[in-house]
Amino acid sequence: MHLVTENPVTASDKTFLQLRQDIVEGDILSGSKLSEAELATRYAVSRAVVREAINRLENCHLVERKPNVGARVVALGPERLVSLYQVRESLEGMAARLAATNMTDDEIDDLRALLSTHLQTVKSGETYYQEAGDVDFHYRIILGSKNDHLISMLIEGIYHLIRMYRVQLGMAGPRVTTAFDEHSSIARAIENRDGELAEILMRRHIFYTRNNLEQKLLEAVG
Amino acid sequence: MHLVTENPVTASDKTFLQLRQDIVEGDILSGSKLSEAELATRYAVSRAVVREAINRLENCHLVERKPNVGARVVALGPERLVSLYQVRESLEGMAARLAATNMTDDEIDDLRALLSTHLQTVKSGETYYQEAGDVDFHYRIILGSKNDHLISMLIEGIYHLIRMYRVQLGMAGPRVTTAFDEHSSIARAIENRDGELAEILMRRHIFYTRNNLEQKLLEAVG
DNA sequence: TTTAGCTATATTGTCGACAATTTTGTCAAT
DNA sequence: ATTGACAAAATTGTCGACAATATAGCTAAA
Repeated sequence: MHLVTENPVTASDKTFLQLRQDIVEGDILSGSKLSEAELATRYAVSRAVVREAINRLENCHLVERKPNVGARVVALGPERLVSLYQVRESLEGMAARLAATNMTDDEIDDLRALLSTHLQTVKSGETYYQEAGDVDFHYRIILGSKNDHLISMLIEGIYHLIRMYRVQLGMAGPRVTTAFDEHSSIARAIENRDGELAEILMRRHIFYTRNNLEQKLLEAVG
Repeated sequence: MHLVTENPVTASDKTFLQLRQDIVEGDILSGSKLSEAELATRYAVSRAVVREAINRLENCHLVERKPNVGARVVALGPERLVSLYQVRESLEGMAARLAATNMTDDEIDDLRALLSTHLQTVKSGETYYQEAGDVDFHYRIILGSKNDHLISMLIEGIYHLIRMYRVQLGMAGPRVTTAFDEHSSIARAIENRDGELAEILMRRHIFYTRNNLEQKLLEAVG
């Protein structure tokens, strides 16, 4: 598995990563138009590399493109969130099931060690946990599935859109500590090599997250 | 849902579709290198549009690319087949479940009508059924899910790779009539709005297909 | 005032040329 | 004969310019 994020080599790689970050973090507003010329000057590269970056973003479902018209950052909405999380639930549930079989003992140890540090963070009352820590936990399980197609679809595919929802809706609520307990349960199921349970727990966990986000989204609108 | 296949407008669109077909059909051998210059002359376009087409094919997992080195058509193998079909089973099972809820009565009628014509074809002993008919059946259910993310991942994402395995392994065997019965059961479950059963049956159906393909693949190798 | 058509402007799509990198081929030293 | 360095060739990455298309603004007719 060769992820671009690790070491971007070409200018297109770097521009792709920068642009993606700017979209996910909300520096470029969702729904806004992406002018190739403007972005070219912004990132100090030619239009060609901007075009390539935009093409890649289209596959992550972060931008939508119309021929001869241009590209726009995707709009966020409750229905889109639901359809996204339906897919996420299915795929990441599967990842948890496979991880219970395919993760090495060492990887499982690392996972539990990660949760220990999270416990400290949660106890100390920091809300930082959610963004970095949560993503880290989920990534390890996804990678633990050892299924290249699955890994690619999640990490290169929909995960950045998921992050976009979370970042722009300002994740930091009462779910933080609750989510920690759910993570623990999932890790325990994986440790016991109980794939069926791990899948069920993961799906539940994601379902709760979805409800939480959906509520925030509805508040933001109305 | 806006699928490029329907009406390709730009030269990149057309080149993308042609190149994809040539790869899926095996006109360009799996594992072979894709020379941008060669393809540019072959399709009578500039290198820029070839590059864009290759980029898009990378997201379908039909080609693999290394920076400053080039792109190769993916290699087919038993392990890759398994990981691909694990994902397919999960996603299309979900599609069947959602379709049982979201397909309109008219769409379900059309689905059953399609199966009727397939029955005639199977009775008459044609093997044509498998490729076109099977894909048609599955497409309708996928579209019937009404989940844009799911539709995109399957139809724009992995389905062409699936077809590539089937075409290059020469699908046409004893599974043809069996598959028809399985299709009928799935359609009936959807007609009864029984999503849970539809998902189970679809997963089974895909699992059988996988075993069939895997065996063919192992024969082909050893 | 509204609408239709036209013109001007801006944006995207495509191309050929150049730069950067990798691969191939050659030659010399061990 | 094998290995290493270096030079030559081929391939990919990037750029700026031009062509094709869409958008905005204007004029004129109803």
